[in-house]
Amino acid sequence: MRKGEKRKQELLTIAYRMFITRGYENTSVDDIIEEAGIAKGTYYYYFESKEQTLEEVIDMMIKAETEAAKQILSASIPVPQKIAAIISSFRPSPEEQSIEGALMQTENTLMHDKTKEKLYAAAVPLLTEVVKEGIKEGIFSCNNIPERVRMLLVVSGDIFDEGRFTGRDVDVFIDMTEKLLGAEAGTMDFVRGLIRKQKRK
Amino acid sequence: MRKGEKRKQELLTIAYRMFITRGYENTSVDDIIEEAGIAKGTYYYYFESKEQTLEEVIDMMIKAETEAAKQILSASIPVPQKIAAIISSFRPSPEEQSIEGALMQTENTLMHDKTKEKLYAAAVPLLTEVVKEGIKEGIFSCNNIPERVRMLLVVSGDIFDEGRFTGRDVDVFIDMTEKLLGAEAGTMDFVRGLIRKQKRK
DNA sequence: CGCATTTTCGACTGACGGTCGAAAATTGTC
DNA sequence: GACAATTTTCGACCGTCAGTCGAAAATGCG
Repeated sequence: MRKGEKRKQELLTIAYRMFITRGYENTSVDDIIEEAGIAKGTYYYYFESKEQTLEEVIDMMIKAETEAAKQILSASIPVPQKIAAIISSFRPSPEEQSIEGALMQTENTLMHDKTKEKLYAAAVPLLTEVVKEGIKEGIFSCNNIPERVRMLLVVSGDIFDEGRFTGRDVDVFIDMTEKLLGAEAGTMDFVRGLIRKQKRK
Repeated sequence: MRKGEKRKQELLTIAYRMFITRGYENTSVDDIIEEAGIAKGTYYYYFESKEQTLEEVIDMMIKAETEAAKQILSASIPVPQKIAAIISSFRPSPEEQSIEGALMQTENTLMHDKTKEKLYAAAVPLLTEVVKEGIKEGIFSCNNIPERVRMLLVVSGDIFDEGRFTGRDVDVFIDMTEKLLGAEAGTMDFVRGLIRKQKRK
């Protein structure tokens, strides 16, 4: 029983690493079991299917990201910075972007898609809380917060994932964020700086 | 040569129908050739791969949708209505939603994803033109139009595709559209009516 | 008709996700 | 320590699927 849990963790770790470096579609179950040094049957003793493995890998990732985001939530930094930090804590980390970004785009759609809904489910409540905080402070003013926050996440996903974006995209995103949340123009300007920093890396 | 083109069209039509009713992943090349009554080799005489077939099927769809959208562009209706109509002309038609929407969500990710970029490429220029028209008329006021228009499409895709949305989503979407384009509050209110009509069907 | 080109055929391949019955290791019990 | 029950591991095997290939049939052309 103890041993079983360890094995499963080991398999999840291997699968995680392979999925994000080579992509889900490009990783075969045979690849995973070879790396782990086990037989096919053992793998299927722990997982119902390859897809279920993906599901658990994603849950793992989201859980870690949510952990990080919760830290930010309770940190003592200005609300607008919290928003930016939480959103970016749910973005794929550099290692998760894989070596060949272009390859991933087509070959890893399923992983992306499955990640999205789970990410929204985790991130929307946290961001909603922050926005409420901002409303209490008087820097935001809006209703239907979860819906607004989700739209922010959807757009930021489109823009920032896979690196594809221009300065104009950032400008519009900032503008949109301010207006969606009912903030004063300029409230989110600092984001521009964050992004340049991120790109340098 | 003539015959070849006809065959290819026939295969594309069959593939299109099967992809949207059963999903891309759930349609095997064998399914397609059986339906068409041809041999495997014949199929691969016309297509490099199954994925290339998907690509061409999507191009077909987008082309038809673009055609419809262009009609709207040159129609004599108010600019806000044009925007709504063009966006909705690029939405998956009822038949394209397949019988079992839930199934599609997981099983048809690749098709969805490939459609997205092509859809943006086709729709953004058209919508940009309409927004410019609106600016000339003085009902809109904004810069970076293509970026703004893309965000509108991204959000509307998240909200309206697959049916998942509430009245609050629509409210926020309307609010966001007006603010993104710099329109007066209420300019887009009529959208609420359109959606109810759509839902009834 | 004879020759070249286009189109069609279907057996075959290799990869892959998944199954299964049985062996090996582990654990608990007296 | 013996022994049975349970957990874990094994790997041969299966069905499906995308894609290949060489050869045959159909078509076009002088």
